[in-house]
Amino acid sequence: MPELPEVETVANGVHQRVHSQVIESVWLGSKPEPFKTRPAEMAEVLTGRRIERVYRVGKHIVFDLSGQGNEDGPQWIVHLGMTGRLLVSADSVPVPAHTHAILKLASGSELRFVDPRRFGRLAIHRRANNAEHSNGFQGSGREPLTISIEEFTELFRGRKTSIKAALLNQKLLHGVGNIYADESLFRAGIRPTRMAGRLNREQLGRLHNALQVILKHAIALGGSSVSDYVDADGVRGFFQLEHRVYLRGGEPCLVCGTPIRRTVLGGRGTHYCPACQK
DNA sequence: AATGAAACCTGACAGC
DNA sequence: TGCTGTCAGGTTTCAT
Repeated sequence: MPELPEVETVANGVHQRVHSQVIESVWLGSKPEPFKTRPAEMAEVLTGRRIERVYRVGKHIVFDLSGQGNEDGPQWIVHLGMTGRLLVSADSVPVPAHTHAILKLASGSELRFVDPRRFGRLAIHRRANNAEHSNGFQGSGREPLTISIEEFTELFRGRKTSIKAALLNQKLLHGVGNIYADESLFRAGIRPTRMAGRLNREQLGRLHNALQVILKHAIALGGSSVSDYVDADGVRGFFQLEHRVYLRGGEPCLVCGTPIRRTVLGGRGTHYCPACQK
């Protein structure tokens, strides 16, 4: 479900609810494991740590955990995949189906990872021992909210793939997914099929601006709830009401009335206005 | 190195 | 009612 604005919303909500709390015990379930770190090791590392801070890196949610002695603490990394949720609930609230992890907190509440489709992933990240600079979990690509227009332009130089596929490539920009790729290309007036390396400076400037404006607007509205996305409190976002093309194939363009077209690009449903996007 | 298609899963919904 | 086909916020893997 989640792209940058949804992950940001969840991370902020979870931070407010669980920071400074101690993990008393850990339950990890399910057979085909959503765990990149072995369950026994993950439970061992998590138990007894204090959660210092929760934040977003790309589409990952990062938990900074307390260290022991003079060692820097490890990090717990959560990726929600398509349908993952992180919920903070009183232990009296029934555990939903497809719950794969439960962290019992000293306050009595529980942090639960729920994921029907099981595309989500959990992992422990250990900091390098004697690196001098930042050695915490790094994303795979550049951060779309803060990247400069020069660096943004440089990312696409020489790329022969479509601009849509390039926007979804997490090694270039991390955090952009299918909704915000389609919506930002519409706002920039660029057809998703255009070869990334052939876009000129002015077009990339429009795309850079559109992407940042849309991501910030979506964060302000709590993200997009297309089917079942909810934040840490179980509350839906509102940005789906602002979608101009995403999932609107066949419906009239809100600007010019031309039917929105749906195709497949980079293996993903892709929506655009054939009149507004050149 | 880069690109694209397939695979990984379950659930919701439309159409018959 | 129930079956079938399609689609869904993502990433990894494998073959070009």
